[in-house]
Amino acid sequence: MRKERAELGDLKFKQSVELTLKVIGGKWKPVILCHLTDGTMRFGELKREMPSITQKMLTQQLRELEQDGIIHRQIYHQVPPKVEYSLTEYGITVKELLDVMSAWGERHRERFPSDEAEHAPSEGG
Amino acid sequence: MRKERAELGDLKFKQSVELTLKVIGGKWKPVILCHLTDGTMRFGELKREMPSITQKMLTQQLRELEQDGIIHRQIYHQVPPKVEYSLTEYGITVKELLDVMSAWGERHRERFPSDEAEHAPSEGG
DNA sequence: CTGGATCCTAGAGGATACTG
DNA sequence: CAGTATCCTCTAGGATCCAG
Repeated sequence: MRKERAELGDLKFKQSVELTLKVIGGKWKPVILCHLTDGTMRFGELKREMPSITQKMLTQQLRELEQDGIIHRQIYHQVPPKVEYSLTEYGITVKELLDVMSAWGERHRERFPSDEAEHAPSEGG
Repeated sequence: MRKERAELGDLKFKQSVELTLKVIGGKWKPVILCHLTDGTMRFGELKREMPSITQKMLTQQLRELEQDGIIHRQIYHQVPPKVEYSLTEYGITVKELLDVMSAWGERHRERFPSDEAEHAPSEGG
């Protein structure tokens, strides 16, 4: 009983993969999510951890993640402003995803150590 | 013994995630890989399954996947030309990744059925 | 401190023509 | 059939300034 090129099932499969990449993919979202898996963080904190991101991008990506229900935005109406970001209960489910991705990436690095060279010179925390 | 914001471990973690996205991310690679998990496919076959991709992109993406050791390119020197693509033994490890991504994407679609609307009108096999 | 608005660049991705 | 080459578009991402 091998699967016989189920067209429909396959279509849904790949569409789901694409959807996932659309939601948590891109240049910054995965990094942001990695940081938020550690717990709640303020805007400035995130910015500090990612020196090479611009405020615009950070804000933009956070908004999108918020709209997708991945993260929660807690605003403190005070001066100076204070905004905290954290994973929602639903957002926590991405941890599993990040774990698998990270694990695969590490294995890949073992095979192609050169690949990390062109990638390493980014932010270092 | 909770993890205490291990900077270095965290750095490697997020870099691995980024690396993964660099290797199998993008607009087309995941889709291509989804198809190849079904087995060997010819260039034209892939093209047919992905009507909205251009030859250029398909060729380009396949080359990159080949260079990353994910897929194998079998050339038959004949007329007309015949080239077959398949996952390498190493490439098969992405199945696990795709599975997790697909599963997450499906769950996400349940939460945000609207998200599929802006994504559905692509190729339909 | 957080982040909106504006303008700009680079590169991913696309259309088309041509070739062994 | 599979692929290269060229030129073009579009948008993700960036720099900078301004504001509550």
